Amino acid sequence: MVSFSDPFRLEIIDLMMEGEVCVCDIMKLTKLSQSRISYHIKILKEAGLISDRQEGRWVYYSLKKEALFLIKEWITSLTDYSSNKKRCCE
Amino acid sequence: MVSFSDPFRLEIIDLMMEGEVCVCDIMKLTKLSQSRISYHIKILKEAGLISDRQEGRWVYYSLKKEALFLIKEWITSLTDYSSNKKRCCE
DNA sequence: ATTATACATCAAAATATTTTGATGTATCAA
DNA sequence: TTGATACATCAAAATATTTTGATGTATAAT
Repeated sequence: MVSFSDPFRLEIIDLMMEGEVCVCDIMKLTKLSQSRISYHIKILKEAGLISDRQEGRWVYYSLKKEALFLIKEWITSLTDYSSNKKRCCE
Repeated sequence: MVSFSDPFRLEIIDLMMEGEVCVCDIMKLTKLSQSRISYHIKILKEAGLISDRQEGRWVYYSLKKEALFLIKEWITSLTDYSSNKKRCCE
């Protein structure tokens, strides 16, 4: 959840929406530097949000559906638990 | 989304799961200082994640379902758009 | 009126995150 | 086997966020 906290990371996540991308793809599409992208990729990977698959010199990254699903479940629990109880005074 | 990025904010959000809370509630439950809580509340409010309702000296905060729903939809779109296309070489 | 409570806001300090540029490693092509 | 490409990693600098403690405002109780 905390790994969603950077706008560039959100951008990278959005790029992964359409499928696998390598760092070089992200470079072309975003004009961010290579090390900068690798840094953000690392954060996303450590958060368990993406998985990687190496193929020769390239590493393809993609979103982990399970992780995203768990986040959705958490959000659902926030709203569903007990529908907006009102507090009564003091 | 970016407002989810602080562990204390997540804690506050979790407290709101059960319904409305005031700053004083959060103080009792978390041992965070008042100004610290107000600061995080402000971030959450600016992100449109919570709404407030004043009642005398107290301000009750609660989660905005619509906002949470939109986030869920975004996450859904990430996985559903085109189910994990594989990239083919170069 | 005075005091206490609940909360907001502010500036400075503390802390954490991000960016940059350099360097390292592995794979592949020539 | 040399050079190029794709990416990771690192330390230092830049930047952003968070915390603290003080002060301010509104409401309510005495």
